[in-house]
Amino acid sequence: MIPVAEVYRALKAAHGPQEWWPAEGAFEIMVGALLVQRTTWRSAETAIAALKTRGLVDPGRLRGADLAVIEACIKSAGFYRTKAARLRNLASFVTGHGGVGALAARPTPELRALLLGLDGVGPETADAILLYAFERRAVVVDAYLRRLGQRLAGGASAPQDIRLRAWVGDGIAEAPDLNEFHALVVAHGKQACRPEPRCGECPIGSRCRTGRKASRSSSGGSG
DNA sequence: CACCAGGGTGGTT
DNA sequence: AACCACCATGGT
Repeated sequence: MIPVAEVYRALKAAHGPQEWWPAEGAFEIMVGALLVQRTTWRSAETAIAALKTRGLVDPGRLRGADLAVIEACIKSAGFYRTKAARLRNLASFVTGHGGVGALAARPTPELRALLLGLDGVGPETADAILLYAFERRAVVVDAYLRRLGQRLAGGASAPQDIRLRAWVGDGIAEAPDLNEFHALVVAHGKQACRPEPRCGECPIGSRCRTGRKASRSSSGGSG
């Protein structure tokens, strides 16, 4: 498989700095990480803005907030009943562990285990929080990275998550670069892949085609 | 009308 | 381990 550093350089040259995570502070990033699940960042951002107007992007405030109020604020992000309960639980978790600062003092494996114990936090969200909120070395394995790996495998069976972790984690040393790499993979993956001429502008290579397959295309995309 | 968006959970096979 | 239904809104 092509070294991940080469892919990183190509994506960075093509797309430039992504400046993730667009948020103010670690707790806001955690809130955003839950809100953005299965929705667009735009919808999540609208929800965060509504929470902010009520001063709820704060563990102490959010923990004691009325569930119906939280639901009303975050409705735009979808799954609002589920997410409202998860957000309030997140706030209780943070205050219960002495605040963001106390959590930040914990070693990464321990912190990751704590995050995974939260309702609504799976591997992807946990690693995103570790990477963007706590600036730890973490590899975010999401649908975009899986598709990238599958296509770079070139017809072979899709790499498992653990393989993708090793490929990225062993090839990119610094947390800020892992940060940028993940954002670039998402940015690149969101681009529609033209069936003709085979993603000719793809910075990774002509066989890559990591973009979404163009809608209604007959010959492009998958592969 | 269908499909997708910066997933996770709980249940079934 | 793989697969499934469900959660729910907003944009194309």
